[in-house]
Amino acid sequence: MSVQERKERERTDRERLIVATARELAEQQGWDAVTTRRLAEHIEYSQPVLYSHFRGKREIIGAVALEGAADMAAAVRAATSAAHGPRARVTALARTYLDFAARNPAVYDAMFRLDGGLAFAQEDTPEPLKDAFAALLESLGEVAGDGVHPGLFTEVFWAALHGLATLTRAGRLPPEYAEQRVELLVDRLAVV
Amino acid sequence: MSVQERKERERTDRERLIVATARELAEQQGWDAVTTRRLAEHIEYSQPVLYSHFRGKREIIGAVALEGAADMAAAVRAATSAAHGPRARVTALARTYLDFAARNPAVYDAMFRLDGGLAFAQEDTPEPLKDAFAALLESLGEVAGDGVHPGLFTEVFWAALHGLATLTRAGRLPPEYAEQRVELLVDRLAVV
DNA sequence: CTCGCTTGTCTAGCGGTGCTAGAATCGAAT
DNA sequence: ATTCGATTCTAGCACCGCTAGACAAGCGAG
Repeated sequence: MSVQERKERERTDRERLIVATARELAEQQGWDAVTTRRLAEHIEYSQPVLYSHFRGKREIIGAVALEGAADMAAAVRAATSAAHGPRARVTALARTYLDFAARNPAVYDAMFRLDGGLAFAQEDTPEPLKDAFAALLESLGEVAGDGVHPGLFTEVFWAALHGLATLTRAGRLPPEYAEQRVELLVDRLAVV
Repeated sequence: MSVQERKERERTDRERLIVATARELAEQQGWDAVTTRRLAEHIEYSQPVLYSHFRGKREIIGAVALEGAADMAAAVRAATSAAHGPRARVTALARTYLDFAARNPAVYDAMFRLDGGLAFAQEDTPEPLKDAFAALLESLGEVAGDGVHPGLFTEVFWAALHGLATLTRAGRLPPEYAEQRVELLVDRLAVV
């Protein structure tokens, strides 16, 4: 059975290579540049090989999104666990979130702007997505305030961060006052 | 000069037809369905005619976005002017904004999600966009609170609304608690 | 009223996209 | 060494945004 195991291993390796290459290519030249032809060329296989791993381009975007969600959750947890006190944790969370979106625009797009064919806010939502939301909830739930459902508060705070991230990157908000916006947001929304 | 005037009038009529058709088609079947071929067929001209009015598809999206910005500004002003008191105005503004995004998803996409080739937050920003922001500022500036720049406050509030609008429509936020989210947002952000 | 010319529109086509059917090749087991 | 199933590739489909060059319509001049 060793032969079969080797083949399976090679397949998962190749799948990882596809996702990593797609992410890299998207980060370097934008998602528009990630065509099935270019992607196939980069991994040194022909196009149809992609379709033996994924149903189509959308699923590849979805795979990048899941990877990104795990990364973001890790980044947020690292930042919040290094901060002392609820207020400091929330500020760190907000800065880290916006920083992640700014540094990984293609991954962020895969997660929230593009259609990766993923289920959200449902029972069959993939684990990494639920966990990323949980990472936000851990720190934001502390400052929801009395009588406010932590989940609802997290949704609102997250939406505000998402709006800042997307509008800033799309050139809709001038970048120079980014820090003041974060401070205002945390000051007003969080109940310390 | 009457002949030339007639031709000019016909041209602007046709341009309006193109924009209106693009908007309609996008609203009915999504922007992916708005191809230059289909659009040309709907207006009963050949494709190249589109390019005698616009540089390309992007500019058509931009034209829809400008039209949408004017519509949104009007909707917001109508709602806020019918409300009494700063707090009521802000609530009405938030509801109207989210309602507009939900009822005109394609137009909202043209304004904020797609690339319409428009300048933002700059001097050469088209008038309708500046005016739409101004419409938000008129009511939001009242509740920015002492020592907080009204423009900055408007940006943050707008970003929060934008985040709620996009995440809700993308299925990232369950729609049933939309009203509670708005109330929480207004409660916390606005200084009455 | 007719002619020439400008102006406007269309047909046809380019290089690209996501995706797939069927041919060709590889490699494991006999 | 040969067979045969699994794997990969070549070639192609229908569609995309966009454009060059052929064609027709309608104007002003004679």
